[in-house]
Amino acid sequence: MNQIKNTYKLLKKHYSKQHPKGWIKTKGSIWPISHNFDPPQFEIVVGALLTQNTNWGNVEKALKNLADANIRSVEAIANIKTTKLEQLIRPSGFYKQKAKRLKALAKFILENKNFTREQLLSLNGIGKETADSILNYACNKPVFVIDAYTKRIFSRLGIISGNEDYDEIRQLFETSIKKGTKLFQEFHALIVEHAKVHCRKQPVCEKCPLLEVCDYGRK
DNA sequence: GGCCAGGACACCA
DNA sequence: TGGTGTCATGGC
Repeated sequence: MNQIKNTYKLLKKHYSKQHPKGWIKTKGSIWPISHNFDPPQFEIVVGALLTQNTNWGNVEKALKNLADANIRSVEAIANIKTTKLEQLIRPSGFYKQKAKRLKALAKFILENKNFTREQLLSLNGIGKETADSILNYACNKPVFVIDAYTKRIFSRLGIISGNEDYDEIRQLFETSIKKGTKLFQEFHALIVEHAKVHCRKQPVCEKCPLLEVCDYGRK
C-alpha cells in the first residue's frame, strides 16, 4: 500500500475512535458551518478566504459578526459598504485586503453560477489553496486541498520534501487515493484534525498515530 | 511580549 | 524561479 493511502487509513482509524460519529459534520458538510448563510455553502466560501494565514478561531469571530449583522448571502456581501465589511471581519486579520477580495469574490459568484479553477485563480486574493477549498468543500469537486498542515505533516513523515510545487503535491494525493470528492474532504479534514492535536512544536511526538509510517529519524 | 495561525501578492535580483 | 516584505488580529 502506498504511504499516503496508508496514512489516510491510520488517521481514519485513530480519529474515528475519538469521534465515533465521524469528523466535525455540520449540516451535511465536513467543513464546519454554523451561521445560517444563504446558500449554506457560501459560508464555506467566506471561511476559505478569511482563514488565509489566520487562526480559525478568529475566522469564527468574523463569521459570527457577519451573521449577527445579517450579512449572510452572496448579495449582501457583494453590496455591503467596504468599510462596514472591514469592521465586521476585522477579527480575522488582514481585514482591509480581505474585505476588498471578499466583495469581489461575491460579485464574481453572482455573475457566474458555475465557475472553473482557472476563473477563481484569476481573482485577486484567490490562490490555489483557497480555490481548491472552495471547489472541494463548497462545490463538491474532486480536488484535493494542499494546505500548510498537509505540507507540514507529510514532509515530517518524509513522504514529501515540502519543496514541491503545489500542483505536484495535489496530483500526488489525488492519484494516491481513490478519486472522490467525499474521500478528499474526509482525508483533508482528518489532516486538519491531526494537525491540531499533534506535530505542532516537536517534529514527531511519541503518541503520534502515524509513527508506523513516519521515517523521521531514520533518514 | 513574542510567536504563530488552514495565504496571496508585489517586488526584486 | 526563488527569496523577502507586507498585510493584522487574537490566543497562548
